[in-house]
Amino acid sequence: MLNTYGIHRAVAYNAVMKVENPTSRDIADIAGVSQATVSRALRNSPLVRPETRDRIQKIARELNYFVNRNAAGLRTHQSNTIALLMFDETGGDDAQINPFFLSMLGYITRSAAGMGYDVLASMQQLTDDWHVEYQASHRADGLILLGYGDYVAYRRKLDALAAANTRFIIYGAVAADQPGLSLGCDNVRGGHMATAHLLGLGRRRIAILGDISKRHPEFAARHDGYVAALDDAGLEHDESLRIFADNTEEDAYRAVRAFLDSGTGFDGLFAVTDMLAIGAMHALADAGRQVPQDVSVVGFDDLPRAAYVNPPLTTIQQNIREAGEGLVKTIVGLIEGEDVASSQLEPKLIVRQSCGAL
Amino acid sequence: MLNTYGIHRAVAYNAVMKVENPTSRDIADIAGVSQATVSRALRNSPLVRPETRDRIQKIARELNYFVNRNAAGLRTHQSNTIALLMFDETGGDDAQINPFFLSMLGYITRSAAGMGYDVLASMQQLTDDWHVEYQASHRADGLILLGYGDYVAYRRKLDALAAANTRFIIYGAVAADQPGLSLGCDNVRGGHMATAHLLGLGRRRIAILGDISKRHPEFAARHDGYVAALDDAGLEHDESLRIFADNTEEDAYRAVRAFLDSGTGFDGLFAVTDMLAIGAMHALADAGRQVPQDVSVVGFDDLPRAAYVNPPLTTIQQNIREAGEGLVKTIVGLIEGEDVASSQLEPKLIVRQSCGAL
DNA sequence: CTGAAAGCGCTTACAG
DNA sequence: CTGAAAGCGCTTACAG
Repeated sequence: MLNTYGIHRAVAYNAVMKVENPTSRDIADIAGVSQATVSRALRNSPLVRPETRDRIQKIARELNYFVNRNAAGLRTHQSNTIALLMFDETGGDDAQINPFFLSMLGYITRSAAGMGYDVLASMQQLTDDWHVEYQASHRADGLILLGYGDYVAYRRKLDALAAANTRFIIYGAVAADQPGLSLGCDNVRGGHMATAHLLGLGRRRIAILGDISKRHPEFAARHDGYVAALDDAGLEHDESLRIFADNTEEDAYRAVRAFLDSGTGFDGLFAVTDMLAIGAMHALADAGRQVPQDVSVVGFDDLPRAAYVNPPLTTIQQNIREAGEGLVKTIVGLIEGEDVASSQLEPKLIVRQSCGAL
Repeated sequence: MLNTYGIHRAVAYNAVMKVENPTSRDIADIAGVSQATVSRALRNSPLVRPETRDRIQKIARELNYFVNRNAAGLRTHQSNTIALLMFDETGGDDAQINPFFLSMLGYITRSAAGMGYDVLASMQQLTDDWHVEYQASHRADGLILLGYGDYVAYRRKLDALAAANTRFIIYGAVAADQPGLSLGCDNVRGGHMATAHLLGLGRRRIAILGDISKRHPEFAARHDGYVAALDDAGLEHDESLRIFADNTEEDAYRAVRAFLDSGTGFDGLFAVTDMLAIGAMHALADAGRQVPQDVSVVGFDDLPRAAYVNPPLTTIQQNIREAGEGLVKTIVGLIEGEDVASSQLEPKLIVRQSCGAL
């Protein structure tokens, strides 16, 4: 009706009225400028005169106007969103993920927000059909993959991602021939630190717990560090001290009980994750072994829970803040065309009671 | 070049070629139908002949085509996305959130995915300027708010959300005059269960730990249940048994140490969250009091960590799976115009060693 | 410094 | 059952 005067939806020129779902067109009509100028002003373009810009931004604020991201994204082919794909090992309907990864979420969303990106979170199962879709559907500009997965099982998915030109970074293993970017802690060094610490406490028969096969390159690297530390101490590494377990507390419990039953003697245990260490400590306790008197235990990750188990767990800390921030910085760099590369973070030994040093 | 033949970007009619970033237009050209038909086919419209539909879907699959969400969203005014706003109490740069809420994430993303929605995750501080933007910018169709916040501090934000017609649901308090939808556990009942359990163990001087003021309606409700249980047992509730603490482990520790120093006698403690209970148990231990012999302790939440503290914590469990699924179901119902309402979940007593029942 | 115009890739009335 | 066309709300070359 009022469009007789070229005024669109708002009632009067220069009087800011409430508009239901304002568009840049509404702002333009009220400000008495073109819609293009509104768009420029809201993006702080140097092309628009400061006074004009301020007036427009003021009106936008008063109307509670926000740029329609769908429209902007359609135009620019960007979403300013990162998809965070976390996969769980449980495979069940548990929807649980390793708390280590969960605790990265805060740092990831914070630093993404700081760089102007939103984070789309989702849980994935290794069996799911996923990944390519996020970028192809323009929901995300890049992906962050999180979780201790079976590397062999999803290696093919990584290849598919790479083939589809998807930008992604994976936390954890930094395998040589692995497609895409990755960021992880120096697992070899971490394994070395854990083992050297046990050796320094006089432990000589140090078992290693976890799946150190190629299915878990991170754990394999921790094992490499373990072997190196034994070498440094002039000790053979005894393959009978390898205890295989899937990365769950339950499986660790079962495996360590069986190992104890086998009668193999040991005085130290390096569990390649805290989840495993916790299961192992329960197994040791239930079998009547004292930690750390009979067996010194060291884990890996420094889960929030690690300080609260009994006895508190000595472990190798992965810095989740650096990890979260590094993942975001790298993927955003990749999205924005900067020169980025895979990298490693320094692990840190956290000494608590489970090793016997305190 | 090849457009002479009306063929767009793809090389030959009926031969599926690799197209860089295929659009529905590309699919249409290859399938020899209009773009509109492709759109219908991909949405499984009954308007399109089944054979045509299947042919189109097959081509889309082969080309790795996915609907551009920005374009679809612009057209339909929907994003099929829920924003999950978690706010932390720490206020620091810690980017940490109560693990209770964090553990809901899996269930939220899973059930959202099941209903065709993505989840945009973000951390918020109560001081941040937020909220309205998500829906106004068409990034999300509705919000889920998570976190034990200071209710008074963000009540105004809830009003702003409501004023902007934002669809949202808040987990926790179901205060009478509160705007928007909410879902929480029955906190009065939970507080009653915790207290009645302590009474059943013969405890008579039961302290309550936490901020039970109006700033935390959830905690206030738990306190109401505590009072009701004492009433049921014919006991007065003694206000000298109220121990105020902010909802952190550290503050609980400090508060309980001070309370012990005051010399007020007590044989039971109901902490309104597990975080508080854990801090309290440390304070008790450090003061030489035995749990549960000297003081029986019950918490609230059933954090993942609760089973691992020493002694394992008896607590009131909030069902995070039901909570996560309920939040998603309700907000999606609201978005899709169904008749939805606030609701409450049943709390459950989890008996462990800290109360002395085992 | 500003405006008119094109176009991003969809969905969906409208017409057949 | 299918197509031609309009239009969602932006951004940005182009022209002035």
